[in-house]
Amino acid sequence: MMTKPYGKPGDVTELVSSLGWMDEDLSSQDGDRTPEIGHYSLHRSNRGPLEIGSEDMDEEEEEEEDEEMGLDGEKAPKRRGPKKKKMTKARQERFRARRIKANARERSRMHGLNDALDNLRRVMPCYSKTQKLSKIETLRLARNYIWALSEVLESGQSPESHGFVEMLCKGLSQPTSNLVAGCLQLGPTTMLKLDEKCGVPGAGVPQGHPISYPSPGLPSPPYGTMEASHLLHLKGYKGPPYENSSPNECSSGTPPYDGPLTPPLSISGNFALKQEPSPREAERNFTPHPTHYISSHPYPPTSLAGLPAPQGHPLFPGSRYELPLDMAFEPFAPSHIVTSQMSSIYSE
DNA sequence: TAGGCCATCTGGTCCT
DNA sequence: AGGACCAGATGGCCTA
Repeated sequence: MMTKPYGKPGDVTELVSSLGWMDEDLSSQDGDRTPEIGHYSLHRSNRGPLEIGSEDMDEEEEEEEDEEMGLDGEKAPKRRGPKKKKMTKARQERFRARRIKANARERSRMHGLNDALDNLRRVMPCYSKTQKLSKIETLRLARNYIWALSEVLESGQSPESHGFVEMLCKGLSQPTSNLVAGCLQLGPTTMLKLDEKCGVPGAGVPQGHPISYPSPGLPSPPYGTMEASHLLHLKGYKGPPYENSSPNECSSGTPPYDGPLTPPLSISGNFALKQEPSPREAERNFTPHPTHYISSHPYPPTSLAGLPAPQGHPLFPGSRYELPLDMAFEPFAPSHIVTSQMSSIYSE
């Protein structure tokens, strides 16, 4: 039987009210949300060595009793091993201070992670401040994007093709697929073709977005490890492994799409998106590199400096790229692939 | 109202 | 000892 290790919120509230340090903890928060917790440890006191909840006890006596007696008053076996260190007031305070510091670090760490995700969102083929991709969808789309671009480099497939869009949308939820499709502004022709693949409304097949992957209901596909080698070197590899989803499955419903978010398939345009500080960055007075996006960052990337400028890259025809400086242009495919591909382009 | 997503706290583990 | 990282748990917010 599964048992929850923690008490219910109601229990917590009661207990919190009896403890002073909770309020102190809450007031120490600096996040944009008001953390309402800090009291879980009350219910964890029987899980670990720390007895935070015993703060108000007459420490020594109470601890002895707890060890001797079970919760229901039965005699409990004496605990073996090293005797638990007593939680003196000083120890509790030290622990509390340490915990508060650790919480702050953890918050900051997660903020950093979120900032990185925001940066990732900005270089995705669809970026909207109003309709942000969820974390998981951002990662999925990023993976697909790398994959799709690699495919473009490898096979010369046009990024205008619906195959490219299909690759981008593989494994994404339907709303995200719709978002991507909207961003790429699929024309009616493309949509029709995709409709044929996924089923035309009224044709006795599920109606849905043409490029919806995977199935409705969306248990997330298993995203196991998929190494670049799988992507790029396995001949005949036709996409990431979606064990539980069929690429032909379509789902129904069309989430709202709030207008074009990025230029239609304008990869270079996407690069050129001005990078504004995320709300959190702004909040924390985070200042991105002053030239986060330099106005005319020349192609080629630094790793290819010295090579003659290309006359129209198949992927980025005639563009000058504006890259965030913190995106060391290790482009979107593993560098060795891109480098070799690009070298051949440059040498042409 | 259920479910998805998120931020936060927390304790454990590993590393320096 | 202390920091980084991680996963579990929880509650809030939002949307279908």
